[in-house]
Amino acid sequence: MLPSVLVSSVTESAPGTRVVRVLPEVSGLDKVFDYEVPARWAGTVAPGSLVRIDLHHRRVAGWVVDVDVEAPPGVTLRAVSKISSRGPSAEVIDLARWAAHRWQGRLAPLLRTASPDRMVDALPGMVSGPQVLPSSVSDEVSMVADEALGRPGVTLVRVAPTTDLYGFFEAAARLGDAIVVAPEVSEARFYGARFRRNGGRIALAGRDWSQAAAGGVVTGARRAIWSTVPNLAAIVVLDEHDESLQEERNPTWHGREVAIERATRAGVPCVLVSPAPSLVALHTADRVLTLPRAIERHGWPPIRVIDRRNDDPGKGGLFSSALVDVLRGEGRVVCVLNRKGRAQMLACASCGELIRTEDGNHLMAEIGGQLVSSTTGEVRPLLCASCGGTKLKRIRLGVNRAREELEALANESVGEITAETLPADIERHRIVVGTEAVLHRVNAARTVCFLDFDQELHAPRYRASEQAMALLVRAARMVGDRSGQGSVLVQTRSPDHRVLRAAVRADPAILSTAEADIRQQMGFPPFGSLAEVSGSGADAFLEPLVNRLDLGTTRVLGPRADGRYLVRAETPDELATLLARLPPSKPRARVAIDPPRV
DNA sequence: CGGACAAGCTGA
DNA sequence: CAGCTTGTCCGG
Repeated sequence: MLPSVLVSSVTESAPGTRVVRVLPEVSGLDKVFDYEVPARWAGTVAPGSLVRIDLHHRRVAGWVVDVDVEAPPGVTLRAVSKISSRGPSAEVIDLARWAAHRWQGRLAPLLRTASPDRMVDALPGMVSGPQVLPSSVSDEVSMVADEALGRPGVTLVRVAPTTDLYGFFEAAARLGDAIVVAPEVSEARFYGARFRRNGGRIALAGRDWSQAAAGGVVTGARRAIWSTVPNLAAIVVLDEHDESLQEERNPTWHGREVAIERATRAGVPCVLVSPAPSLVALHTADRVLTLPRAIERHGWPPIRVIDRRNDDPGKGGLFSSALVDVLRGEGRVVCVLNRKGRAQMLACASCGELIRTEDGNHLMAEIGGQLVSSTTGEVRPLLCASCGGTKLKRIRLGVNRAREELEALANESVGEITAETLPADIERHRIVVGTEAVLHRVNAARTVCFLDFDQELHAPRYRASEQAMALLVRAARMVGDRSGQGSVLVQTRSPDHRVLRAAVRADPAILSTAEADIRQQMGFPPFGSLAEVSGSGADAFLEPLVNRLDLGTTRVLGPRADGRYLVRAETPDELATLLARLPPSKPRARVAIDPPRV
């Protein structure tokens, strides 16, 4: 330790004094400030270090984002008042800068995600490097995982919903320090525990931050992609189609996209795994691997599609005779009814067909005595487009009513599941009903029934089909593969919909092929990038873009009834650069890049 | 974000 | 014109 006199004289200007650039953790402030580091800490600061600084009469936390910088002339620097913790590596900080631009958000929330939950002052001993565990999975999965991880670039692996994905952990670990992202922590925990039991070294992102930073495999939900690891060798994203990989607050970063960028920067393999690959993944991947066809097919349960047009022409009831059989049969039954959609649905009372626009793509509602499509603006009298019938029925029924009717049909008590239902209450009933939350709350069932799948198939969102397919994947997991007795029952008035054809045949390509055409025509992702601009400042913010003829393929769509706009550009980078150049409006506009629900 | 400071409003 | 509210600016 130096005598204090010497320390204070050194702090003034001499060699050993470092100047660092700090991003304060203050929401609403996206600016960096320079600080001196007292000589006694000069060896401790590094990019990513969490520090405390005095800023504008406040002591706040912040991240060192650059070291040994030259302070702008004419400012007197204050000293960093504390070094609190280790934080994201320089590699991760650079990645976060990229993401802040890509999703037009602030850097601080990304660095928060990349930082440890609790302060970390020293790392445990380094254990970076490959891990070889005795293989404990089927040959097919093991082989495809090894092949996928065998070379750099982006590889998409199409599996079945019930495929055991543990082999990807083993294959990634054999390469060295690896990140495996899962859509939910519970899934990461499940595989992680198994990996650890088999003698592997694995950390849970966030909680085991320092262990991850010391080397080995790190897993977790989407935030795992921001893990600091010593020598990144591979990245795997499980269920890349899953929406929970995207952050819902701004910046709305997507774990899959961050994974691709990070792996590309590091020159390591990026493997995307899914039973229902997203169009984005299909579009981005350098190659696609599949399981042997028989194995993929076996990994999907039977999907029974009940055509409500024959069964219940126009009555608007929710219960087919097939459903009644299921209710009166054996085993656990989970019924899904999405009542969130506020849009009323109409069906023809004579032929049972849903009331849709001429092209059949959008649902219509009755407004002021005529049929109107809120999406296309198409208007026509109260007429069925397929049979000309004039008698229309309203189809809607809440979960609570559905529960009562199910009880009457099944002759036993039926549980209603909401986000707040306790696990013990779920177990009390053989039959349960709820919104799509039940697919997250219940682990296993003999039968999953979608009481009204049209709500999902025809939701007014450009990704409705992919989202509906994701629900079928979840349901398939709950009921298990073809070796058991489980099945998924889907009640619909659109039995030939591409989503259902794909699921019934256990062939997701049927959906992706049809869907890609539609997306390409609309110029929507992955054939373009979208920003949703909302808030009271939206008009002012986009004002410079309207009526401009030099925008090329860039389009400003809107405003819609709720005042929101969509901005469409050819690539994410083009979109981000365009929006970044617009001057901020007085009431700030809210910008969400590629939001999942538009 | 949140404090500092300035300009605007009120009441005796 | 003190005392309070509202608005704009800026931080190293």
